[in-house]
Amino acid sequence: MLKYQQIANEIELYIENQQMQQGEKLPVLESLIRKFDTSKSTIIKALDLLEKKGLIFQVRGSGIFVRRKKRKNYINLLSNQGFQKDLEEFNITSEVLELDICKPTEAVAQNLQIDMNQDVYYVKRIRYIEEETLCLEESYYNKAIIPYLNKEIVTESIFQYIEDGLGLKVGFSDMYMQIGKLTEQEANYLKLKNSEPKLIMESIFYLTNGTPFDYSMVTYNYNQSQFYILGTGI
Amino acid sequence: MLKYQQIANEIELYIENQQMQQGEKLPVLESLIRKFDTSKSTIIKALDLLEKKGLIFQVRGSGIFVRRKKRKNYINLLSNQGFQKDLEEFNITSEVLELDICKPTEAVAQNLQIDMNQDVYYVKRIRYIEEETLCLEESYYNKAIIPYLNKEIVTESIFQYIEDGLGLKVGFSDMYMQIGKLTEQEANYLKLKNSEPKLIMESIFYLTNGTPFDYSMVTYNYNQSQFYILGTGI
DNA sequence: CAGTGGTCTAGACCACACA
DNA sequence: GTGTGGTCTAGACCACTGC
Repeated sequence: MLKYQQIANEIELYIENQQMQQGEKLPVLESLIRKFDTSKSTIIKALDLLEKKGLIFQVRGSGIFVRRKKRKNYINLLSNQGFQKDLEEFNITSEVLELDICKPTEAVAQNLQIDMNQDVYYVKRIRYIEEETLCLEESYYNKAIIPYLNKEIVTESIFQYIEDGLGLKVGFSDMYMQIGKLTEQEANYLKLKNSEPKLIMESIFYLTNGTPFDYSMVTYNYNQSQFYILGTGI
Repeated sequence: MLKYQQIANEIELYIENQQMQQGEKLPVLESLIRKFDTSKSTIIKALDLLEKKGLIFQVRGSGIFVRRKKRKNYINLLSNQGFQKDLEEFNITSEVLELDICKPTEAVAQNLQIDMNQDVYYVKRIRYIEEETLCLEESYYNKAIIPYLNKEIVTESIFQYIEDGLGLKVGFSDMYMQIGKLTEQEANYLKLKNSEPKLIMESIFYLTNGTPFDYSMVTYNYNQSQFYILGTGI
């Protein structure tokens, strides 16, 4: 592991262990440099990482302060880990409705940047939180990149398999959201009523080298879906 | 302006002018270093900025590539600029329904980290896009920080006034989203029907020094609201 | 004006991609 | 193996905050 990641982890642990609250000040740069026996740039890089994660904010001329989100049980829209981590206190399960190899539609082919005669995996799942429906998910995976999936993998965390099992690295993602009304079919799956509210999230996930491998459409149950974003200013 | 910001801007312009597409490769680091007559670290810092904005992605051992979102007319959830910039092709207007100085409720006081006897500005607006209702917004501003607002300021961009008029710097934000059904009153404001879908976005905006100055609740018209996030991996 | 964080540099060395 | 991006360092100098 890189030095600045290591340092970032240690500082994160420190904040956690000291139970530091929003606005509390961390040790000054100079003392962090001595403590971790490293250069200024490396410490700053570690702090930038924590700032990006929304754990601290840095104020020039003043200090480094803890930032602490207060609400629990919200899903982080910026995390590439899915919501497993945000909802780890809850029992999240998946019911696999379909798992097929097929040819992509034009929209899917375009989003995955492949030809329409290349194979894709199609996965349809319902995800539950504590026995309640959380969302209906339809995903397409580029089979040239994800050569094999089975029901077991797909019932557990697909992304974990991709990273740990296949040794691929997830890089970035494009996400598009909109609000609408459930169709009758969607309502059935989610055990809700026709034309009740829904949130649709379309995502395209890319490997670190920029290749898209997953295109997903997720329809959330409006009763269960709360999201947060820790903005850092652009 | 800082050198690395300047360089980032120039590279951004270059991408724009060359009409570079997703996946196209930028000049290699070495040539950027020579072109901008600067050090490696400074170029990398500029590129990191562009990566954070979702404009490029960097692949170690391979190159620097353009990333280009394809969909227009979606609102960027990570921008601190509001949606003026994303929807600049459209005519966005505001109707001010209320503008008062009052005492905060407990929830407002807590989010703004002030006492309940301190004054806040309360602003209620409807925002329109091309004559259609876009959202209903209720905002509270800490009067100790924003000492004066009038109808004219509030009809235009409040954030622009805060930055340019007052010389304050917006730092970061906490945002919370959920989906629900419109109340009758909300439906009237948005010219929709009772119990149709809504997206509620609660935001707390902080200055760079960590002081919260704005707490807002925005209810979006589900017909008009599309959002995007360019994730960069955390 | 002291304290603190940020920028910028030059260069050594490292890690990954791709042919 | 070559090309390319990334990490890390030591240090000079800069810019903002708050007493």
